Amino acid sequence: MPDSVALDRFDHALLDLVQVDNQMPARLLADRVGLSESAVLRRLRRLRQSGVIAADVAVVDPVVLGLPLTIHVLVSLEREGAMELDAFARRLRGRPEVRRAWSVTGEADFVLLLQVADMGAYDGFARAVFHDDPNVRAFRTITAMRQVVGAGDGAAPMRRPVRPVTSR
Amino acid sequence: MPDSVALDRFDHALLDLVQVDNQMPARLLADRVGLSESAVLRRLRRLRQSGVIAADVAVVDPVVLGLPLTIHVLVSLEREGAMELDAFARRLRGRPEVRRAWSVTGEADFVLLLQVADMGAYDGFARAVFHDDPNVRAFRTITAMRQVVGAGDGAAPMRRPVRPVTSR
DNA sequence: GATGAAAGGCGACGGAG
DNA sequence: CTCCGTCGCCTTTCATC
Repeated sequence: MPDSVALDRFDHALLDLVQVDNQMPARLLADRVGLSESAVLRRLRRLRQSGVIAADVAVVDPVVLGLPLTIHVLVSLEREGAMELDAFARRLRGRPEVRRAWSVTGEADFVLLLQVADMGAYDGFARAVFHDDPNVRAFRTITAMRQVVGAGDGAAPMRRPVRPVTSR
Repeated sequence: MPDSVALDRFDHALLDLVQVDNQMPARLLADRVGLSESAVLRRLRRLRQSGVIAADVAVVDPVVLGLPLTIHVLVSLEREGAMELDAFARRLRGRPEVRRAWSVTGEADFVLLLQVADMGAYDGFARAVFHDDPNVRAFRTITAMRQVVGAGDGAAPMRRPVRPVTSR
């Protein structure tokens, strides 16, 4: 683990490619960025060990899993002490609907990004997390119609349209 | 491309694992879910071809790239016709600061998720995209202090803290 | 249809020059 | 950085239920 990392244009080129498809063979990456296969492998290894590449993940389409509704929520708490913020954050982490959440400054205390099956599911979530929590002063719901930048949950392009799924 | 996809508990278990690390050998996956290596490989193949797994990507830590600031913006437009919405969406797609953006209903027309180096960078972005666009009626900035659910850009855990990077 | 075991081939990794 | 050898993993095929 080096103390600091320096990225040149080759590293940036590799990062651009591997952020779209991290299963591409090193041979192809080498051709695209103008390096040898060995060099590509070594650089990727360094990028992963140094933490520049924080993880390698499969991106699952929420729509296919039956969670087509994307909802943003701005949550304001009554008391904004460190303990209360932590407690709320912990509760969020226990809810599978919450894909991401940030503690924020400004008009709200938290920004939530949810992925749910339908409005009924969101209603149940709101009751459990917002209404039943006396420390939640207010929340504002923003329903997404379509994602216009980025795709799915990662920054990678979708592969093809797929019909919803039946879980058995 | 099958007309519909059915997922059983093995598929869900595989998805859970591969969403955290898609480079795990099939041998390990097989041990964890209780299947043979062959079965695991075949199932993953189907999940990818059917689009349930939409992509396989490397997650790059924005902080290491020198973009530690996460900012949400609620944007309201003057005229909300389809043409105006599309035009604005197209401009967003041209800006590297915009990690994700949604067209939404409710108090705003767009929700933006930005990743920038500092407030100066955001100021430049705001001038170019908001102030210089006569169709932007208002925008509200929400600065994230810390992400409390999810990690980085993907849903995967960070690997280790790393010092910022110098680009050369 | 599904699974699990074995043979083959491609790609990643390490060392030498 | 390139070349080469080894090893590990994915692919394919097969028998089986």
